[in-house]
Amino acid sequence: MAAVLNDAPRRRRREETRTRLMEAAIRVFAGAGFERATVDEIVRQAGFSKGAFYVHFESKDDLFRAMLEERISHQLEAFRQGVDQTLPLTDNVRTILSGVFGLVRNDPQWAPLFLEFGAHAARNDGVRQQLATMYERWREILTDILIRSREAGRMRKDLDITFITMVLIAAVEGCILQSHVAPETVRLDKMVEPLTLTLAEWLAPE
Amino acid sequence: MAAVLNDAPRRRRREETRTRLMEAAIRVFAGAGFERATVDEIVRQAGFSKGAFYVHFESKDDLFRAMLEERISHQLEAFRQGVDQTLPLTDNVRTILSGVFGLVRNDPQWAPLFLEFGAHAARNDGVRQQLATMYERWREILTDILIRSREAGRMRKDLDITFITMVLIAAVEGCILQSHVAPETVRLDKMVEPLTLTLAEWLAPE
DNA sequence: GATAAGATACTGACTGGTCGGTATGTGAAC
DNA sequence: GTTCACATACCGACCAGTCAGTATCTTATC
Repeated sequence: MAAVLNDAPRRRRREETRTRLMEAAIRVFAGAGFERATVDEIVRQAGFSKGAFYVHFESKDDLFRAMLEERISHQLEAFRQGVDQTLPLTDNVRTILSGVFGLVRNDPQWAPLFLEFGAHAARNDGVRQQLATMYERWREILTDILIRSREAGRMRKDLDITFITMVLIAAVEGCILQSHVAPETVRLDKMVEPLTLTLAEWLAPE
Repeated sequence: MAAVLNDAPRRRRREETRTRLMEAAIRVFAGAGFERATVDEIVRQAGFSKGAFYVHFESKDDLFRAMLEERISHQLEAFRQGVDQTLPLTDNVRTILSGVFGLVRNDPQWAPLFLEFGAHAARNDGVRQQLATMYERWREILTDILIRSREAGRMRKDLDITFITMVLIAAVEGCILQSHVAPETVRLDKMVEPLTLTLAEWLAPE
């Protein structure tokens, strides 16, 4: 008996703790990488004890999976945001590019974390599949835009849309990578406009 | 006294041991990542003892640096190989692409290792600079080809060569990344020709 | 509205195992 | 008999995960 009827405050507290642990984890993982990140440091930064951690996560691996999922959905949201099918292709591309690049520039943890995810994908098939699905979603969003643009006669008809989406995503990711390795040489904020124009030129009907 | 006048055989033996340790290290690092890769496993795969390792490398970090250096020069070699300034731009691009993609496809350790390097670059400024220098060299090679092509009147004159090299490298790296995460969806061997043709079309004089 | 009973959220000391690095030994080449 | 190249045994630090204990809430009973 003694059924707990009102556990809303408890739930809120739980949620809050979990969130704080996750936020700390993202910082620590981004700064130290998966292996060097210690549970002790995460709970220290979150202001909790080790016991609290194991109330909310089964293991360090479990935390990693949760983090990956959260980050991917966050990422997809940013990708989708601002896409407006009634606008011309070029506008949508520009919005997506500045959205994604802006996210990377405003969040110093973005690049280290995704490199960590990538490195893990090489060893963990679950992680690899999650990332593959993320790319799949990206391509779907872009494919939608391109198909509509082609149907509206605003795009060349002799191009392979699958190929275009691959190359576009590849270019975006590659730019992010280079800007992370050589931030003085490759400035993301200066890339949005040239990339947009180049793509527009490439896709424009003759 | 007792000066060793003929230490050539010793040297050879030393070199061989070091090489075998490096080769084993590359395997282990690619398979497990820097932190999870243990010195014990490396020497086991190389067929030596831990003592041998510390004769040739100061520390695990030292080994990592040596490996990075070796891989980068190896990588640059592959990039440079086959470039022939007397041939048209398109041929050179095709050669470079199939060279780099071929390297990645034939060496399963390539992608995991470079993702590992990338993840480390986020935390270690020395590693970051080494990778930045590598990108710099790549760009130099491409810039050379493009300038000659432009001077020969075989390329549009209104394009920013720096931008082109960045995007080209970004696209290549991005394709490699995607093919690693989703090998069924993105096939590198099918990308060489479309990429070459797209670039040729982009750069061709009106 | 006081109190007992029990659930929940969290604490923090402890352990078992792992692993980088070292100290010392050994056999071969010269 | 000295030096070089490597082998072996060991140490100490670190860290993921455990678990018995505590503080704080909610509900039930009077």
